Amino acid sequence: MARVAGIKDVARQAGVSVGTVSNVINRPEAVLPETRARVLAVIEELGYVRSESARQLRAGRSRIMALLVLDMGNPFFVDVARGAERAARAAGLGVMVCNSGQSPAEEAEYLGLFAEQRVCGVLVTPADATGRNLEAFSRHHIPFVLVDRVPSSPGHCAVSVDDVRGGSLAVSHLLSAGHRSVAYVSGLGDLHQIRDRREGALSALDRAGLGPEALVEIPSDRLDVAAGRDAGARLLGLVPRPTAVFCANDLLALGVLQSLYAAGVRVPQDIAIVGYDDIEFAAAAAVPLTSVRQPAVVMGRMAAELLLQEADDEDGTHEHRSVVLQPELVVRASSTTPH
Amino acid sequence: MARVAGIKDVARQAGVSVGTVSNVINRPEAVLPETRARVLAVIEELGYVRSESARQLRAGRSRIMALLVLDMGNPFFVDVARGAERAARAAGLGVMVCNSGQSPAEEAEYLGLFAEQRVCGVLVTPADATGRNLEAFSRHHIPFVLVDRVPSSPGHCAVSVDDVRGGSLAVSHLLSAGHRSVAYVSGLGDLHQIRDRREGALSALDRAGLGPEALVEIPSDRLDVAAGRDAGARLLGLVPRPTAVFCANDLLALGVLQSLYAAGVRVPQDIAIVGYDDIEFAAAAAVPLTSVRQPAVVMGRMAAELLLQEADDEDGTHEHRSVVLQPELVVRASSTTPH
DNA sequence: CACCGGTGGTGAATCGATTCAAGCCCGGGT
DNA sequence: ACCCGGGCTTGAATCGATTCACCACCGGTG
Repeated sequence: MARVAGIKDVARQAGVSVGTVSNVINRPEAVLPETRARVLAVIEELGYVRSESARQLRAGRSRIMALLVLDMGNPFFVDVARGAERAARAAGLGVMVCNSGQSPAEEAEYLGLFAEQRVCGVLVTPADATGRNLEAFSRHHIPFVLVDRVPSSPGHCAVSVDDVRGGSLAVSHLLSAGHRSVAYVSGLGDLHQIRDRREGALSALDRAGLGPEALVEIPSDRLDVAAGRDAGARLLGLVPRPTAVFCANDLLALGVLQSLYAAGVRVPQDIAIVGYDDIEFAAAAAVPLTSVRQPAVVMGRMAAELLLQEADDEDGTHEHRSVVLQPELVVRASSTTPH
Repeated sequence: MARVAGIKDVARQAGVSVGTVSNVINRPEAVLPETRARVLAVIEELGYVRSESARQLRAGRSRIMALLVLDMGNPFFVDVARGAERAARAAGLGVMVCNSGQSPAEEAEYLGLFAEQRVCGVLVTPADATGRNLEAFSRHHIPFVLVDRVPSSPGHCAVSVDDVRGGSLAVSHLLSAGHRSVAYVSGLGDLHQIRDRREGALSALDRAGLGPEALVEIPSDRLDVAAGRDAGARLLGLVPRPTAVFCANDLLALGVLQSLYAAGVRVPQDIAIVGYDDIEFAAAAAVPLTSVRQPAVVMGRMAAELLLQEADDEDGTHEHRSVVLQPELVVRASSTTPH
């Protein structure tokens, strides 16, 4: 007994040709109702399921869209994925979600996998600031859209949030509360978002008449809660100690908050904190976290839609677009002096 | 110019047959070094990438493992995914992660997709308590492993955590702190985990000489932070008001905590809270959360390994196994009276 | 009656990689 | 001189669905 029924089995059993079975599935209106009913009955009986690989082979590409993010442990990216998945499924596509873990090597590996899979497109938040991975990937002629990143070259679409403005919003807010020295807890400098947020922070300082030395850098190699705890410990050791911290994302901010809390440092009285992303857990933190909100779901959705447009474009008339969304400051207890 | 180079193009360019090219890729040692070098050079030159769909078609199944969870917004499942992905990639497989959102209909749709994709196996946390979806799925002869669920029928492997014991741990802890009435915030009753945790809670009450009426049910249709906030509001309206809450997961607990906090109810003095899962954010909450820790990463890894064993099993000698892991209570401030 | 258009159905070619029986070449054994 | 075996390569068959040129049939028309 054949392990799994194929289209030929259905055709034989129903007394029609394979072409007709294919038509029943893909263009039902082109088949006489009674023939169609007979074929459908056999399909049901045999439990026939068409093989994606066979149709992919024929079509030349798969009906799967890849999403490569830095870290699914970050709820921000979960929201991006949600938005992308919704848009993709509306178009009948599946989404394959992968983590590069900020490692260019893993990113390269996954891009290779995507090329083998002949995915119909890739949504990617690059881990490799040099752009070499994507440069190499482009020879496969698979469309890709940058997520949360401005395009460095015009060869593709991108959806980003204005990170310079986000950094500026955060630091302006702290300055207007009277702080004159701000720590910046960030990842190592090769991520564009991190650099842009710093640039925004510096420009806010500049507008307030302060020089770059007013921004105290506390770099961290990862962007998660544990790294935030480390950063918090280092912050406590600084002399003089800044009175405010701006964190490159909420996970870091939660970690910093935890270690300050454990050391008996009061937030916001002793040190004010502002995070970035406004993940759901920011509001639920020990001290509700002031944060720069990013429209993550919208970003995922728009990225997927841009990708679909590019992928559907037969006649080469596609014009690459770069969408920039605006962030928004959400003020909570972690940065406002209780009155 | 052909849009993308195939094995035939490589063969022609290198002056060998397609079979040889295939050998260079899959059994390099069976090819003369100089031939191999020549072929590899052409592969590099043309940017050839083998087509996964073609090899899948031949092999009959793909090298992708599916993971279907209730909700990736829950960090618990992110950890499960991490564990599974690590094990899968070690075996050279990709993982496709999907959310059923606790909807049996979406679950069915995804299972259908997996069958079309001929995935090599499925890891699933069922959303459909009736088991009908998986029952229907089993006709495709694709192995699957239940995650976070005990097997109802012996036709498959499973990895679960002892939820009865988890519920018992949580409620015993509350009872030993002097509470005599405990609210149980849970999802609607069709999830097995939810039922088992309740059963454990009831058994703990029973051991303390209390009847089931001491457990006040606050059902909720979803299992996220927002649903927790709703549940918190309902909890506040209860007369008499329980002095302790056990939540079926940490997201609910965080939501409950938020709404109690907003209403000025002190935790743990007025109401004690115990959550479930011990996600990373539990420790970072407004009041650090007591929680029942589940070995999520281990569960994902073991599930993937069981699946690989079953999938690799040619000769039908595979024996289905059901692994049960033990949970652990992590006591924090949300349930301990400050002295 | 010959011709025409339209409808419903056929079956072979095709996609790209794998696999395997068969062939070739060369050195060594008899 | 002949045969054997092993190393290396070939080329055709195969997987399953799609696609398309082609055919059979039927009612209507000139």
